[in-house]
Amino acid sequence: MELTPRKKEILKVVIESYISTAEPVGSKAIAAQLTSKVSTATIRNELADLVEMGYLEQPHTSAGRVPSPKGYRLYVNELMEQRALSLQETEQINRALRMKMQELDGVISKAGQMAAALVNYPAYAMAGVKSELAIQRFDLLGVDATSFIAVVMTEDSRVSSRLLHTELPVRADALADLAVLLNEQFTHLHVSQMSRRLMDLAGQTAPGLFIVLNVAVNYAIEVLQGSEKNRAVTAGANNLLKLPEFRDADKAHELMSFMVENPEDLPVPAEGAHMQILIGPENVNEALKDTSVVVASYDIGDNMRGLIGVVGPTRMDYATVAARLSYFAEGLTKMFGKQEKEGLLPVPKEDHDRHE
Amino acid sequence: MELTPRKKEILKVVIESYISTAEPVGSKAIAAQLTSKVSTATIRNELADLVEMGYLEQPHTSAGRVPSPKGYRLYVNELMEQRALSLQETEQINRALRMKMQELDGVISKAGQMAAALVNYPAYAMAGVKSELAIQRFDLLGVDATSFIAVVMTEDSRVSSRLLHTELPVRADALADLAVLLNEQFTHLHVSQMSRRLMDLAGQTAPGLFIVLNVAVNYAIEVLQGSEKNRAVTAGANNLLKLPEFRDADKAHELMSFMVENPEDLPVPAEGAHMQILIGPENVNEALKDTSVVVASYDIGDNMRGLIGVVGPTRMDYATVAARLSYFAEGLTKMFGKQEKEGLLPVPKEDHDRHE
DNA sequence: TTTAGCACTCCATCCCCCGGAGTGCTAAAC
DNA sequence: GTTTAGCACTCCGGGGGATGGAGTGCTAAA
Repeated sequence: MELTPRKKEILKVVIESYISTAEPVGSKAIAAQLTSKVSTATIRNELADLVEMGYLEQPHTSAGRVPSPKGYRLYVNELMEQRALSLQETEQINRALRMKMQELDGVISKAGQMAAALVNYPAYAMAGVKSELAIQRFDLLGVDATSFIAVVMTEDSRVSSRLLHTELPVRADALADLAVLLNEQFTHLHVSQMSRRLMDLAGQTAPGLFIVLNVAVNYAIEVLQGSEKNRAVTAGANNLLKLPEFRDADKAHELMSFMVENPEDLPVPAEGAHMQILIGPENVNEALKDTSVVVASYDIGDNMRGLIGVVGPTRMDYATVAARLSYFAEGLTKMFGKQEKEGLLPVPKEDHDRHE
Repeated sequence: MELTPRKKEILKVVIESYISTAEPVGSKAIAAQLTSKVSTATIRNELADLVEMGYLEQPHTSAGRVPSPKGYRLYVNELMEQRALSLQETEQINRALRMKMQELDGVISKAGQMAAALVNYPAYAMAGVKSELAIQRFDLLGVDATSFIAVVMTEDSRVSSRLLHTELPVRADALADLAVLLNEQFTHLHVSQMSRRLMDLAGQTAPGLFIVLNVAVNYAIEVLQGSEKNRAVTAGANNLLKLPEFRDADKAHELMSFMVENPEDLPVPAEGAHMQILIGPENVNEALKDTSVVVASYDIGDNMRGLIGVVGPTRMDYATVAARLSYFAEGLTKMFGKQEKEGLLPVPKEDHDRHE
């Protein structure tokens, strides 16, 4: 059977009506919204066809029609009109983007919160490292005889620091020597290589100094590891409870717990895709089988990409969510790009000592 | 009327039964659990008295009894037995305490998550600064001609750092001079004083250097401000949905949204109190009027105290929650104390240059 | 003061009924 | 061949009783 333009129009009306009301849509309601004047009987014939073709479903014989995942997919691919954002919407997002960013972890969770606030659905955010990170630069700042601040910069130009402590007093010049050693021997290495090199140096270094080396390198390892996991968060899960499909506490609890406890298992867009929409059973993950996900990615410097996603019922307002999320993601990319241009993020590697 | 020992015993049985089942408790069920053998009729008489005295309530004439807030209060104050933690429980908490702490913000949100996991109720955590913080020490590390890393240590000995950027190239020795200036002029000041001093210096400093000063001081201000707000988080809100009193999505949504959006408005224990229990209407906040809160505090260094709380229905399992939370809070105090002793947190102020 | 006995109350549940929204089908009209 | 009016049919949802069980309050006796 063929999908005539009228069938498409009817499908579109059904979907958009169902998106806004969550109630099955009947022939009468469709007739009222259709451009051409046709009788409800005609529409009923078309509806029967659409059900047969798999684009719509019928909860029971005497109810209206509800879109199927296949119907939503067609809608998203062909029928959905690009939603232009209103001035208020762009302004709201721009305002959100002007947030201060303390560090990357902060950005991730803030981005998640903002995305949730933007669309009134639960949202998630994560940062993906494209390849394994390494340390780019070390500094050691003496505080007192047995304390110093370790500052490390990772290859994505993020800076971390912590106050560390040694058992034995260390002189300032020794600390400076150690910093040189660290920059010579421990930059641009993977975690495993760093551990190995540390072991190698254990015998060759004065014990008092080796302790310092040890805590500093372990701190660096911690930074590297910390920057790879725990980088996914869920925000705005409470938005679920406003949706009629989640009035059932068990259902809401199930999805909410999954999202909060396993944010790292939420969908990631295919490499290269800026935005991806996954509808119902298109989700691999069992817990998301009857929800839809809209997920967008943005660039953070050369080596990383960030990701924000929205989880909602299959009848989610794809047009609005997609428009807002994509604008938001673009804004984030620009924000990071700007910093990059300003020198806030990547730094030419040639600019300071290192060896290997 | 007097509160005889038998009345107290009955009250205790009612409360403990209601805590575990959330169902009104009848005279027959009470008789089965009472130590002395009395008839249900006698118990009914006693129950009528307890209702009259305000310790119990009756949903309707022919239902069992339900504890009132006054009843819970008496229970918590007098009747509740100290709950000894099992080996598994202490082990679980100890394991949780062995978490790595990256920075304070991380600790707060982790503590909240752990508390929630420990008690299966929503939990919140915050850190309170006892007095206004200031910067204790600055360092500037040149990266390339127009980039440098600013490292600041606040008076509570936390270290923050960020890569910053200037318009004009700055020489390394100039950067060192600026660091001295910052340590002389901008340490141990409140935010407002820092801004004022920055303004004062605007005319007296070479423009190229002032830009550096400006971004560095503004970064410090951001750190100070960031460390005071956004320091409260809610975790495990999804636990609400498992409770029969929150099967109603609207009710759950209301409380959950409040907790997630305004964690800073959640109860803080009185100064000096290590643990506090607030039952139903004892909560000042309207949103918590028919929930109970158990909140414990722990010490972070000299100048700060942390705080973890649990929100649940008034029939929450006070004994278990209080025992676990207090053990957890003690563990956190010890953890910070240990670091302190090890020199990881506070540092004698005399140990490096400063004036003012 | 305690207890047995008993009538009473009230909720929860089931069931049935019924109206309304919506359908599918048929037959006529275009 | 397509569209439309008409009509019988289906099914959900909500409003009313019935019903039974858990629990009470009260009375009168122990």
